[in-house]
Amino acid sequence: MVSVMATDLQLYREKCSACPIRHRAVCATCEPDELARLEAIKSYKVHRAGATIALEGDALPFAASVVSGCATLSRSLEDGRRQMVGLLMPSDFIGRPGHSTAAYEITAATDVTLCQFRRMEFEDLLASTPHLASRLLQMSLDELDAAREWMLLLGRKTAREKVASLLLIIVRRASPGPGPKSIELPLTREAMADYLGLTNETVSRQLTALRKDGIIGLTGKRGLTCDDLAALFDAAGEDGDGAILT
Amino acid sequence: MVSVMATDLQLYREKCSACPIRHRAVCATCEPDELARLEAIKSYKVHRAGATIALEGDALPFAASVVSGCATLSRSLEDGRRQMVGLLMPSDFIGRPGHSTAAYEITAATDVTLCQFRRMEFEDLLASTPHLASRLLQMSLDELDAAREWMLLLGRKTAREKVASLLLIIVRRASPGPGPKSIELPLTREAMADYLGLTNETVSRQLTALRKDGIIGLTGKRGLTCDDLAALFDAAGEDGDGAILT
DNA sequence: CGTATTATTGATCGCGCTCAAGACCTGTGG
DNA sequence: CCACAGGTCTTGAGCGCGATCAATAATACG
Repeated sequence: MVSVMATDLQLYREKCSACPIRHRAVCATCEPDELARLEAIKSYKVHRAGATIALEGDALPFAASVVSGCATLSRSLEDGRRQMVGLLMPSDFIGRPGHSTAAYEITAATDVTLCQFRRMEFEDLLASTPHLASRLLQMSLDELDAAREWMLLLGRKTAREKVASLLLIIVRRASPGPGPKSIELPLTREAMADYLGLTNETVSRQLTALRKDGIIGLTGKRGLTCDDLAALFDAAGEDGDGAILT
Repeated sequence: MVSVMATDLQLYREKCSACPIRHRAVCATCEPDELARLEAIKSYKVHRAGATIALEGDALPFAASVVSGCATLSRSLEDGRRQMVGLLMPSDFIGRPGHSTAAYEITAATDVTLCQFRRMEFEDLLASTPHLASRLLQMSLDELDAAREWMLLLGRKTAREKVASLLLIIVRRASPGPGPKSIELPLTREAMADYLGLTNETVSRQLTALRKDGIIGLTGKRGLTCDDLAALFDAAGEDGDGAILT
């Protein structure tokens, strides 16, 4: 279930403590009084699947946490070649403290609910709330690690390994814990291709190859199942030794 | 001139104010009293070209700033495929606050001088010094932008564009400002290939192609000249409109 | 239904990889 | 001073993976 009910939003609006990402987002380590100050400057906004949230260089008057759904960050060359540079899932942060513009195009891959904070007030709060600043530093360093992991994929992995790696990331974030998985892919074939530095045709071919090898199941356009995560790890060119449970 | 004299090190050791990266490194925004506390936990260390500073997963008992020279961060797959994920030049920061181990292999590309801080003390200082924490956040966000820029290169640029882009980055960091450039490349062909997701043969071919096109000059193994940065921008698939001066 | 969008599958092409040989550069010892 | 060794770099020949171009199939939607 990707979307959030309007009635739920009413609930979160009043109390951050009821928020599904309360303990994972940028506010995770905030004390009750700090949370209250965040509540004062937040507002929820739903973006429909396919909508552009911001273009490269646009003024971005807010920072935000992804509450539900999936958004993407991407950069393009003048001739239209496009590379996705970030995949934003619930609890991920949007915005660059200290900058007033978006560095990347931000797009809603599915319907997305954001918890938006007015930019100036958020930065003031950041400066006066060490809990918030240190949490944001941790999250930024995690993003940096993820980006560098992706550089290894883009520079050195084969098409098959790339596709398997992306499926692993999506499956693990959408459905943590052990056991067989059955999820809805939040991305089109083309969005996957943009993330992997491939074409949509190649993504499609590798998906059917993985299916024919019995590693995954495909139902309809977006359905994905995987009974044996270890096999998917193997196809991704990683050994999931320490991560068997995830 | 990449290296730093031993007599210079004596000078910096006593006074951060004499340090060449004083106003660009993690300590850039520190007040005199904060600087004094950093001075108390710092020590300089020189690593020879080719030396391994840390392996992936090694305990890393320090954080550090690069004072002079060039170091690289890289990740590898089990079968040996290697991808460089960071290029560290003077003023860049090494270390992951909150983690005690290195996430990447750290290698000295040239002789490198580090200003090392003992990890635990540095983290204590980080927690009690907002100036230091906010500077580190800014630097981490800049690193994240650079990593994402590199993702675009790895996923979507041609070999020629990749090589030109790398030369641009090196030239601009080694010799800021306008005018003809003449520098020493800090990287071997193989290191460049690891950064660009190519082979050393392809890097070599593209370098000679750029030379034959009159865009760069190559002297000896490491010498590089470029009279027309705009032409190099063009070959890199970017328009250096706003960056003509750099 | 008809139309538009997205996904699959096929045929062919070309960029960058692989394998291999030779050139160049640096240091070492006779 | 030269001979030799070991590393780095360059250049060539051929191949294969993923891109490109194109046609068809599946799905969503008014």
